[in-house]
Amino acid sequence: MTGTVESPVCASDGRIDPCSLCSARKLSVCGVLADEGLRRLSGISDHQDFTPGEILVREGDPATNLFNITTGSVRVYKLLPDGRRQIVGFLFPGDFLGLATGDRYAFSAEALTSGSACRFHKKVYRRMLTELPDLEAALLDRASHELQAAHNQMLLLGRKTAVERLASFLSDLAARDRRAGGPGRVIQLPMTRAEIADYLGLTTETVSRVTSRLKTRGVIRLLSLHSLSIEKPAELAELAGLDAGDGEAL
Amino acid sequence: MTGTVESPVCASDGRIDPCSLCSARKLSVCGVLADEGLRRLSGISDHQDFTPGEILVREGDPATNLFNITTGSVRVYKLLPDGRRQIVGFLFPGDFLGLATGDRYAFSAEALTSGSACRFHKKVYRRMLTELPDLEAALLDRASHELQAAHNQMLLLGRKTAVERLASFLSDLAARDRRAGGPGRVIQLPMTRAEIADYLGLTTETVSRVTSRLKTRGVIRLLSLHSLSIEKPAELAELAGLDAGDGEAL
DNA sequence: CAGGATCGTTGATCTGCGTCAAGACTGCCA
DNA sequence: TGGCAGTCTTGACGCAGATCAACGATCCTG
Repeated sequence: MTGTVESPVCASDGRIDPCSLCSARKLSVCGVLADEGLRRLSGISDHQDFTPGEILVREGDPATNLFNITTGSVRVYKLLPDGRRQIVGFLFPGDFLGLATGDRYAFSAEALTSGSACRFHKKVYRRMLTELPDLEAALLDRASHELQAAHNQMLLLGRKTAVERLASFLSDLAARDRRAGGPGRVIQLPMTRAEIADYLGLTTETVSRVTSRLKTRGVIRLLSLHSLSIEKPAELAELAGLDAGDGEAL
Repeated sequence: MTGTVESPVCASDGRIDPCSLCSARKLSVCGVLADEGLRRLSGISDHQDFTPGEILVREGDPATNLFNITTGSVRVYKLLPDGRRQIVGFLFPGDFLGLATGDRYAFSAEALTSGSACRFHKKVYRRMLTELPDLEAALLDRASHELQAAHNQMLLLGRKTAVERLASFLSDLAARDRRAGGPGRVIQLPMTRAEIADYLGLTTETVSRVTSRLKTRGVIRLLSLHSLSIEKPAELAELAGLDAGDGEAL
């Protein structure tokens, strides 16, 4: 799941381009670049390792960096003054962090697990974009898909019941696993119940109760606290409340 | 609010470029284009007028068109099989419709008021993008801001109370009016209570009750069913639950 | 300008999920 | 290997907002 950790150093010199070894490349926007572009991109990138809980981005700080997650996972969230938290997304290898920024970050990002990322200076990256139109196009594509995912999440948060929310979440994780080449049967949950709750607009207790209910119904089977197997994918999809063209648009 | 309706015909021939007369141009992505680019863009565009309730886009249909709203307003929404609806956004002059699409539309769009739009064939538009890098960059910018708005809406739907939701909504409309050059005091509500409810993840009854409460508190004053004046902007902002860098990032 | 349809408001009641509370499990460090 | 802190589960209860219901306001259309 964490992939072959090939230490994608992304340094600028040396004959061997580190990006060419990066296990996240084919999942990431960089995937569209040929050798030349890749070399130029790695020339302006920095490598950053992170450990669980480490803060990559803090809401309100000047938005100086952009990241490409190469290994591990990250939570992206927004806070209300009184501490209520909404997780707007979980990031996995190949995901881009920093798309939706003005001058300051409008969200925080913290490492969920240990992992690593390619870090870019925003200004330099933007300048590079004008020189690599393929990359810009890929980024626009990525942004469009994220926007679509955000719309789905609005539907979930605004109109779905607790069971539908959790079923949708698990189905999405399964779909993601399938897209990454896995079987989409066994799901890893690197996040805590509280984080799932803050992503789905629920409380830990409700997430726990609904999980139990799905388990009792035989729809899922818990392998450990942080991994489960989907026993009845069709029933799960049914519970998620799709039908209306909600499937996996590219 | 509906602006000077200058019938921005966007036809391809004739010496006068219709886009140069378009009242929505400076609010739209087209705004970044100089004469030459604007002429090329208008060459591939079509004009479409619409009347209230008219469907511009239907969820699940092949995604063939893109739109630029020039006058009037539009609701964009997703449905669950049983009819529950989540409105993911309201569009006004200058807004772009069709960013988040795969092969098929993942949302429906219906006219709220009468108005008009520039319509593009998606394939042709995408090809044009590669030739107009400024436009592509502007579109990426637009997508980023929409994504940010979507994140704010997730926070609203997942974690805010009914009062906070309505206060946020009204504050947003005021901010939009200010951005469009208005005073941001008097708000037009071209949508029904049911639509506000479906946008905020509430019911009509709750929207109505909360509106009454805000009115009683003297925070707002209803001018008519579809326009109101914000009497205490600061208190409204307070109720909306900002503080944490939620302000108007460009 | 009459009348029906739609939309909005307000009240009474219900309920899904939140809140509070108490154990049980897991994993980490000594 | 044992103990403790954090995480998870389960139960009892409460409440914000949904649902159900009735009525008033507004807007078309002829």
